[in-house]
Amino acid sequence: MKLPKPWWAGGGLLNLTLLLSLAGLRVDLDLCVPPPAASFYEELLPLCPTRPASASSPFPASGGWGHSPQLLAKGRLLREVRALGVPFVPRTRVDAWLVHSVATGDADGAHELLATAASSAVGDGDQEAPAGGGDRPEAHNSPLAAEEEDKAAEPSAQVRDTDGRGSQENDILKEESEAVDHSSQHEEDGEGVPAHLKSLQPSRKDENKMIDTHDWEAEVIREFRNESHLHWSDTAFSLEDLFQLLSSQSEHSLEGLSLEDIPPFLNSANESVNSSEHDINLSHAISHDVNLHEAMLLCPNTVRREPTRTSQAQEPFLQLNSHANTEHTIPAMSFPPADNQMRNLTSQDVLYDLDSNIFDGINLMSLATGFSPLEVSQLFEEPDSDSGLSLNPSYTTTKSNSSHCMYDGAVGYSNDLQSLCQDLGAVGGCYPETCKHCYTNHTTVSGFHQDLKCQQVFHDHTYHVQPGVLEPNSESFTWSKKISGCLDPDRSLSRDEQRAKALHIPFSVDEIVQMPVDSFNSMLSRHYLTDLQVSLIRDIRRRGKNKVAAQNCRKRKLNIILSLEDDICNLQTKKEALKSEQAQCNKAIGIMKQKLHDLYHDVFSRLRDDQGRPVNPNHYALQYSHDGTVLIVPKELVASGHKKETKGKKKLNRFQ
DNA sequence: GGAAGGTGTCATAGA
DNA sequence: GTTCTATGACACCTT
Repeated sequence: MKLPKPWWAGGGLLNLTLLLSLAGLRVDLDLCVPPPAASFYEELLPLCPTRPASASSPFPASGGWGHSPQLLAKGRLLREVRALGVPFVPRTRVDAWLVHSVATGDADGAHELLATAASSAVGDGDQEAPAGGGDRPEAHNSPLAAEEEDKAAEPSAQVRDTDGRGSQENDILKEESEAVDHSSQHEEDGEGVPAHLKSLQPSRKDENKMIDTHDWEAEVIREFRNESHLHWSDTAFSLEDLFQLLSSQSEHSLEGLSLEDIPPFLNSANESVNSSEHDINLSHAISHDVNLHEAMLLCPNTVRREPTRTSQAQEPFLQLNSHANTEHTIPAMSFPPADNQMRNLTSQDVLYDLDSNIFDGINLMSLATGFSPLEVSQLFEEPDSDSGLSLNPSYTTTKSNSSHCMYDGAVGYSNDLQSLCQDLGAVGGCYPETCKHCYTNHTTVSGFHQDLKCQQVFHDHTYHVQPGVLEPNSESFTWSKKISGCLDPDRSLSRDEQRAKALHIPFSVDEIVQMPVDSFNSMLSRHYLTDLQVSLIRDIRRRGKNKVAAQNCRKRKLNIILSLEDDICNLQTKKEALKSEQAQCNKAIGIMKQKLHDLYHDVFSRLRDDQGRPVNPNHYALQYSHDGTVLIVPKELVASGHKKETKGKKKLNRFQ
């Protein structure tokens, strides 16, 4: 059963802690911030506005306040420190466990995180986490989700029932350990609740009432927060006041809390620490101060199988969006014996805060898991990056249960990608990369396994639901349509880009094509890629290079054609010029001939024979001798002389 | 609806 | 033997 998050479960304490840290003061949350005692909750209850006096109320009587502010605060601290860019070094076991659980996707830690996050999101999504909560309300309708919520609330109930943490702490831990040891049995029973805690758990009928009244309670809490924010200074200061103040400051993050505000509260906090009012076990707190490495070593089921790791890294995100399926995907939750306390601390509210930390903590994950930042970033960018595979609305609404791959909807090249789909189907579950990147929002329980199966094979990232389950005007439907609309630009992607996206190839097509061969080979060797991926990458490179070569070839051919055309033009121009020059030469020759003819007649007109008569130019010709003299020779002699010279030249040529 | 051009891809040859 | 480049041929798409 989902219970509303306490009003003080904000991030103000973390703001204070962070400020103190920035100011050079080291404040250990375990030491300075003891978990509120049960009396604290009892004191808070009367302050709440009117609320139903129902036995099913999720307020403390039913376990609603059983959320540790420590873990809430630390979870938020992770996020806030990361947001500020301040390296977060886990110092306490809580810190380390949180970092480890978030980072490693550990089956025990992360599953618990997600189980509680899912439950928490159901109740608080509309209060503080509107983002990503579009389909969360649907989990209300899931009986499995209700069971998960019940299970998530159990440890809190244990803590809640424990009045005081000093003397009874060992008993609590013992009970928790027993609860952990029998967790799998509880799940098999379908109850998920230890027998000695069943009395604390509301009945199934009451759950429905609680769901109905949940919104009202959320509103009450919200109003109560505001009220506490307004009147915090009117109350006597105590550690609870510190919580209250910081909770009211939580929405403002660090801007809302100045260093000037800290000293009195710090003093008060120290007083609270030093006082016995809260019965703080300092030695216990100190003993839990471990580092991250220890936390990882202390993690249960430290035997890590590679496939399990990938699936673990994947499942949180599956479950995070499929709130109702935690018990299906987490068959047996077990917790580290040394971290039994953590299990109590791991309420849905803690994980509600942490679900965002999961996504904010990519760097932490990359550090803790050994995954490369690229892999981690891919892990988180999947909802947007590869959702183009099958976000076709038609598929979303009509073919959600189909085990066939529906690439054609989003890709457009149906033939190629259907064949690709078949290839993927042939690969099937033995395709860790694709499974690792799976990110599916399953909204129904019945279709989860089936969809998961399809997801593992076809990497179906559709926000699909069963036909008829999703109302056309529901948020999921709208979200699906938004996603589909956002993916329209993907339709302009080339086939290779779509193929690369389909196979989750972590390189862009441009990189693959333009990369030098050495870098390309080293890239292939550095990354663990399947044969299918390598083959596709090589095909992409070959096709890309050939495409560029074809473009260059066509460009070159076009340039050659253009060049030849230019040559033709130039030759034609030259021809015209030569013709013009020839014409000019002919014209000059004609002029010269005319001048020679005129000169010839002028000379004969002045010549006289021996008898004083004019020489007829038709019978005589002028002949120039070698010595420069000019002789008037009859044309008959000139003609015979030319014949002799010609014969003589011919004879001479023969002898030569 | 057919023609023309553009583009991607494959097959092949050569460096 | 591998890779790259160039190019012809083909198919598909757009105009």
